[in-house]
Amino acid sequence: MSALDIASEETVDLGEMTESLGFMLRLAQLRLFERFFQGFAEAGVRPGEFTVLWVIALNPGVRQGALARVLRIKPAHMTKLVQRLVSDGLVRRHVPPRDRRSVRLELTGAGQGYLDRNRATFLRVHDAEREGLTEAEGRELLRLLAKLALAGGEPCP
Amino acid sequence: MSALDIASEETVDLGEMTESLGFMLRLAQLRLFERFFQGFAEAGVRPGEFTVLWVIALNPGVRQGALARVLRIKPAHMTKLVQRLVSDGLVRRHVPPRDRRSVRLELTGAGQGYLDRNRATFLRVHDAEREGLTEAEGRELLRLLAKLALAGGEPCP
DNA sequence: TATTGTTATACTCTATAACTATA
DNA sequence: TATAGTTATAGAGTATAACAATA
Repeated sequence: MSALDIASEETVDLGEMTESLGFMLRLAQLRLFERFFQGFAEAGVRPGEFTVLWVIALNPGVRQGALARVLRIKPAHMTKLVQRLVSDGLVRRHVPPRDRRSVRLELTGAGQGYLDRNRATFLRVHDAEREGLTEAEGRELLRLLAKLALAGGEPCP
Repeated sequence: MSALDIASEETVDLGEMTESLGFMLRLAQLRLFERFFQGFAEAGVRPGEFTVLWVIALNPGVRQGALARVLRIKPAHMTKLVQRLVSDGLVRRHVPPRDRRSVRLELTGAGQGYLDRNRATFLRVHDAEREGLTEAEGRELLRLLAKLALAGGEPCP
């Protein structure tokens, strides 16, 4: 089989699919995940987990439901995610007497230490995400994604 | 509890997370999935399945492995995905005598009919994806996503 | 009655390794 | 030996409904 045959066989026409935002968004996300895991491989943490730790650190005592809503994580999933972080000793749950249905979250000392140790990694990944784009392009991409994500109002009011 | 209390409790600071391409990409993708499922709810098909049907239609006789590579779907997952499409009667598998290890795919009559019936839906979703963006912004977003997805060479050469 | 979070279930997508059959 | 695809298994993420506790 000649190289030409191989090339013609392996060339796949995607047609208008290359103009599908959904499709291209998926390809871009797969690429970013590769870069995330390169950076966080040694830290043993997933994107969702790191984001949750980050936001709890910025909002100590945040209500679990509010966290789920703003991060677009389903409550049932958030329960399991938080359980994992609690059993890892990174997060502490607190039920306030004022409303004993709710659960408030804060970092433990270990969680704060973990975040401090990995803050530099996060910022490095932050830069690596933009690999192949100019700084202006990175800013514009971010602006367009935000506009798209927030268009037509919040999905979870 | 006053409205002020509620507001201050429910307002969550995301900090630099809003400048994370990975995070904003996820939010944008969730939004696009909502729109996809609004459009395709009645067709009973998933994004991955529709993309595979679309690309097989454009490349009749495409090798299953080549399809998996270009769509960034793992071979093990592609096997199951194709099995589903075959059992739905939309896709036909063909093992060529020249290389009996490989599997080539093409649409059945039903698959072609399905695609024809839903082509308009796809193009409608295509437009809905861009809701909230101007036409120029849609084009620019697509360009930046492609640049990001393809930067640093193909991940699966 | 409504809200907060939990449990249980199921399905998709992903990841990995071991396996077959062919080359 | 290498390649194409399959099977099996595991885990993350998502979706849904039913549920308990509380308001």
